Amino acid sequence: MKQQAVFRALADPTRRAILKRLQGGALSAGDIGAAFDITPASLSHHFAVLKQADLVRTERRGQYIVYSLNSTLMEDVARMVMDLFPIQPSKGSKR
Amino acid sequence: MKQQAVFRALADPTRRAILKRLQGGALSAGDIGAAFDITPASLSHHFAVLKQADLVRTERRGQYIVYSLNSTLMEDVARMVMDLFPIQPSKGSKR
DNA sequence: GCGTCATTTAGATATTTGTCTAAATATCTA
DNA sequence: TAGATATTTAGACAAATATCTAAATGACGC
Repeated sequence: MKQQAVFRALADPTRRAILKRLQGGALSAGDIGAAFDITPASLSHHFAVLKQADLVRTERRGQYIVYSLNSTLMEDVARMVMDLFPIQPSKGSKR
Repeated sequence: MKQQAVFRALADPTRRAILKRLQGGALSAGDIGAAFDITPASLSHHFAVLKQADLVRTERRGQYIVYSLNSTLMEDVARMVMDLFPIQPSKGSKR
């Protein structure tokens, strides 16, 4: 588990916005990029960082490349963050 | 709430290690630094970043400056992270 | 196959960041 | 008050990062 890759990926505001944008469901690179004032090349760079952290998954769908959140990593991310603080998770907090 | 400051602060491995080190309780700058192969000046820089994110609190105790985790921010941090993912917190998960 | 659209890769550049050394500030003790 | 210890500040520098333009790759429809 690349803890460093995850934290680094989350450090950039554009990347966090991308993640939020994907909450509604999978989107093509272009659809995601439409919301940002940034070139496709820069976007692609951010995608690469998110992918390296395994936060998103990709799938080519014809001409498009579709991004989606890697939900299976969420618990791990949550745990990593929690782990930085001296909280004991309450017994009822499984999800 | 300086979301950007928090995520940026967490992005560095040394700073995350500092937070972990503080889980056991408050420590002076020197005591924290003993675990790292880094100059006091660099340490101080990291403290500044953590303080700016409001993740740690300081208190001068005589000659020393004592750092401690800002526990009241923890929930907020957790929420910020959770907020990036489409999870609904389960009802039992208050802490 | 060609032109077009969507995305990535390569290479350049400016900014940010982590680190250092040296100097400044603050506090203690003799 | 002088010297020692703890920490921060200032300034410099190298490495990492975010961005851009231009070119490459892949897939579609004619």
